Amino acid sequence: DSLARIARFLGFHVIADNHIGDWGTQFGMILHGWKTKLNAAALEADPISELVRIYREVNADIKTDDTLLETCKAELVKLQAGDAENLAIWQQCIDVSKRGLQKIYDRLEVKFDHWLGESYYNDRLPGLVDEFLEKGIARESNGAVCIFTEGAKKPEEDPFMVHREDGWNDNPAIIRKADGGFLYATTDLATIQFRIDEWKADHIWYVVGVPQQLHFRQLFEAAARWGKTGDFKHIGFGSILGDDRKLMKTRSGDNVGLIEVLAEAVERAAATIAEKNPDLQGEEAAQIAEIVGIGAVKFAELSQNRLTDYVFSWDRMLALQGDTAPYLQYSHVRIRSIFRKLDAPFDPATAEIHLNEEAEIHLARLLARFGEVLPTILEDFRPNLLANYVLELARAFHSYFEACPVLKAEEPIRSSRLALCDLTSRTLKQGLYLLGIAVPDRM
RNA sequence: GCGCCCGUAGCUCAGCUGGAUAGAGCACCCGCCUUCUAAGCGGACGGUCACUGGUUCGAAUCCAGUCGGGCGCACCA
Repeated sequence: DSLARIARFLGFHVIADNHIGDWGTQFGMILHGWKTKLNAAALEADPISELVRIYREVNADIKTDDTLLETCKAELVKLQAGDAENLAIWQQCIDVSKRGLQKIYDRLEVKFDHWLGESYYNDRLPGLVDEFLEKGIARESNGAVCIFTEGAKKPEEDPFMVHREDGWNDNPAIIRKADGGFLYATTDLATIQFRIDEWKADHIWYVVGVPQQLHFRQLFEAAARWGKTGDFKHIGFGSILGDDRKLMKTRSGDNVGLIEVLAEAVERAAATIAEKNPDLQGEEAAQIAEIVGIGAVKFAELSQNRLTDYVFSWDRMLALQGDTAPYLQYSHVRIRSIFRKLDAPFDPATAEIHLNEEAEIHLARLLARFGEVLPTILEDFRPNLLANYVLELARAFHSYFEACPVLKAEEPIRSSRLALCDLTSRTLKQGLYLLGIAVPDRM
């Protein structure tokens, strides 16, 4: 979301598509779980939790029951072939999942232009596989349809080769299973075709976890052989680890949910507001707690290098002091507070600028750098550079603000400082907006 | 086995298309609220940038190797 905001701000025409995984083998497991384990009351009360529960149970059962995986795969094949019962269950799962996801995205103020999941491309898959066969890009192997290496690359650089104990072997991308089912690579190829043909996309950026890197290397090369060209980028990100330093996975493990994290963040923000600014009450206090709490979580994520794995920690996600969103929001609040105390309207455009104190020169220089920071973010897709910049700006502001009184200063210094404050607050607000973080006027 | 990523202060992390005394937050210590909201400010403390070589006028940054950790490697996504 932040990358989309930044790209739009810099003039890209961005189409944000939430490519939900609504068509794979996991639905075989969910269908089986739905038919054998579903608790209707629990589904009514909290649909996503119930779906996750049955999904995890089936995942666990598969480890001890060899036949179960085949049962689940058969459910998927039935679904993909249009079985009415499975399609109806699938549709219910998708509906409740989307509603649940939408609630979270609303709370995070994350917007997509489309939610075309994998299932959207189902009609295109058989023809796509036929085309790959006809053009010789793919061929059959052990009953499956696979894309193999062309042999043009050194094996260690070839995504279709893998080294095992016995040397270099083929590592094909499968686009149709022996049982006729389609896979991730198939839907992703269909998606590329759609985005290029329908949306005229020339850059396609995939924000997907780094463990899927190999998939994207294969995908981009397969697309190129198919004649689909463009600037395709896999923007990988690191994983959240549990206390055992192992990846948190939906399908297993004892995880903390995002909803829970957001609720706790807002609660802690509300408690801090009650303590530090009891004048804020009721609806206003609640709204500010929401902005501060959600901002803290988003900033904790975005201020870190996107490739770094990190161990989940409540204190880290929910900190309200130090290098955090609330610190940045607080800077903005302090400036708004000055302007509220102003007796007459102030037009920064008419102010003469006088920079004398070291702290204000430093602040002014940082403000001037805003425009050059933004393009660097898209060079390597690193919103944390913007996070670093706004932190540096807020620090500079706080130092300046301690050293240089604004309202009590004599003219023309007073107007100069007001103009500097105004520009600082607007730059902070814009920078935080590009990170997807809102700023209150009071807190 | 092979590929990708990582190893920086007690802790959590920035910095990595080479450039000056390696930065921040947290924690700990010392100061600062009769003065624009102390979610703050100033200061102190704290580092053989995993290790060994190489390239270079110059390396945390580039290259090679070693050690340690994470992830991935055909019918999952």
